[in-house]
Amino acid sequence: MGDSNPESDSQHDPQSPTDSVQPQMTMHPITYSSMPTMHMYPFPPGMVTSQPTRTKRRQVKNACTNCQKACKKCDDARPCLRCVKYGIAEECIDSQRKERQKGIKRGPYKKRDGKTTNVDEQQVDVAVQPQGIPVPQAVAAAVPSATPPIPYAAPVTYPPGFYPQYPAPPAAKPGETPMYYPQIYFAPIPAPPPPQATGQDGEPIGYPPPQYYPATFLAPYPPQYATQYMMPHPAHLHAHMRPDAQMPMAPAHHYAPYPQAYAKPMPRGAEVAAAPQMVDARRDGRMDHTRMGEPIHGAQAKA
DNA sequence: TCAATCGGACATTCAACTTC
DNA sequence: AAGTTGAATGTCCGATTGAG
Ligand SMILES: [Zn+2]
Ligand SMILES: [Zn+2]
Repeated sequence: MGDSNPESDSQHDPQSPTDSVQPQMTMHPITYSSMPTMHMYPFPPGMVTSQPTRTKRRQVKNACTNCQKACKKCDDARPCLRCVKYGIAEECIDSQRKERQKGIKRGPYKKRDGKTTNVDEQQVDVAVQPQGIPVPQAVAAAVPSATPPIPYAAPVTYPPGFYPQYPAPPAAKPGETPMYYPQIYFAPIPAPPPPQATGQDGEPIGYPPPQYYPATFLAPYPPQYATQYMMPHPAHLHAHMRPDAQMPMAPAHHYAPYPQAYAKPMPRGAEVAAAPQMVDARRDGRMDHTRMGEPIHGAQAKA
């Protein structure tokens, strides 16, 4: 769509000379691919390469279970912004990734020049094993036990109750931007944040403006819940609206249990199917609460 | 009007495969 | 062994729906 933002792509631009392009410390909020549809180019049309500059959508490596269920944007912090917003920070847990199946035969690849290395034309039909793990017959039969059908390996999880507040900022791997880390909130900047576009959830397209200190300083929450999102900057305590239109955290001094955390009554049990009690099977069964279960919608292979 | 739902586009991961 | 390919798997945009 009209999601063309000059900055947004620069961080992941395959063309850029350095893979680890940094967002330059220009306090620009991170821009995501989606901007309100605006028909404008960052540069005069003449300077733009013919193809419509389509920014690349960025995604977190691992969405929390709540965002995952709601199919909404998550972030790297835990609890994530969205969970905090909905007052379900306690429920903000990294989802578990399913282990990829092994032993799937793939057939010859086609090379760039077009021809495919035709090893042999035999179809690789897939036999579903008792465990429900599809294993190509070729493999199942031919390979004695080289690749034992690997059932979903036990997920590696954090110790119960342990979710590092902020894992050390990833060393800006290519394609990843280490910009959401709390340090940046430690120093409120004088200038008001640039107007932020908001996502459909009212989530800032960028990240929380620096008026918000890391709650680590301010909130009496147990450390595992204290985050930069949870408490407004003192200067804004009186205000009821965050500048980014986010719901303010309840003025309460405790992290109110989920429903009460809403500034106004959430009629239909918040979007977050997240309400722990409400974790229900989606009718299409695309989420089942645990990553090891059914694929969420969209997980199905594309044609 | 605004939040919840969800189809499907898009991004990422990583084992199979190919080439050197 | 290193590089490439491409399907599996995951994220989340944005249209739609429906409650208040
Ligand atoms: Zn989240
Ligand atoms: Zn979360």
